[in-house]
Amino acid sequence: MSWTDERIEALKAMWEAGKTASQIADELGGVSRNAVIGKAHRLGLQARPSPVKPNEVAAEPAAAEPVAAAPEPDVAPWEEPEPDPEPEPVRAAPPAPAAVPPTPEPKRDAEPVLRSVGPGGFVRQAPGEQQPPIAPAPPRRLVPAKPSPEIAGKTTLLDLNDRVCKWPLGHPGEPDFHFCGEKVNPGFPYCVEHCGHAYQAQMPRRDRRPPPPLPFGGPRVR
DNA sequence: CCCTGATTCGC
DNA sequence: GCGAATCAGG
Repeated sequence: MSWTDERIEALKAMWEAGKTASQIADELGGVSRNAVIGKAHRLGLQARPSPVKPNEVAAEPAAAEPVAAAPEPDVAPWEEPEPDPEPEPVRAAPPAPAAVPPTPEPKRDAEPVLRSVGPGGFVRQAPGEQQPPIAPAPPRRLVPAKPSPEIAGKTTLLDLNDRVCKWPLGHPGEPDFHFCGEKVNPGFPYCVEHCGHAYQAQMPRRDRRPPPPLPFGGPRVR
């Protein structure tokens, strides 16, 4: 079997629809799942979560700010916060904000702290002693709000077609979640602007810097 | 083991 | 360009 236009079209459609390579291979028939994946890559579509692709852990030692680290609300990788100069979804998987467990306890030796009790029975705090760091509440809103007027005039999932930009704005499940909806950059699932975010030049692998040797704080490669 | 997608490399 | 072989995480 060869890759006719129809078959390529079908492949694209199913790939973007989230079908797995195996499913696509089945439905197309006459090709292996490897063939499908290979073709998909050659076609340039490959923005999909891979089990094997680690999601770029920003494991900066972060030795700075000892305790004051703000839990960073919820900013999905694909979202475009107004003030942020660079959302850069790059080629990362949308649904992977990598929830970091709170673990507030600033490692302090279990050294018994001596307190004195004041006249009224109040416990006196040592000057430097902070009250228990409030556990950051889970920021994610997992359950969708009811459908609402916010969405009016917006491009919803149901409005998606081959001609509009599929760049998501906001968080899935939230009432105002929608898609860009601009006219697409022909041949791409996104408009010109979002193509600029989605597709960024990659250097040949062999020229790329392997991450391991970075001691810390290395330049964020993106 | 099964699944997944990514990558490599001879054709 | 193609896809089997291989890799590697879930």
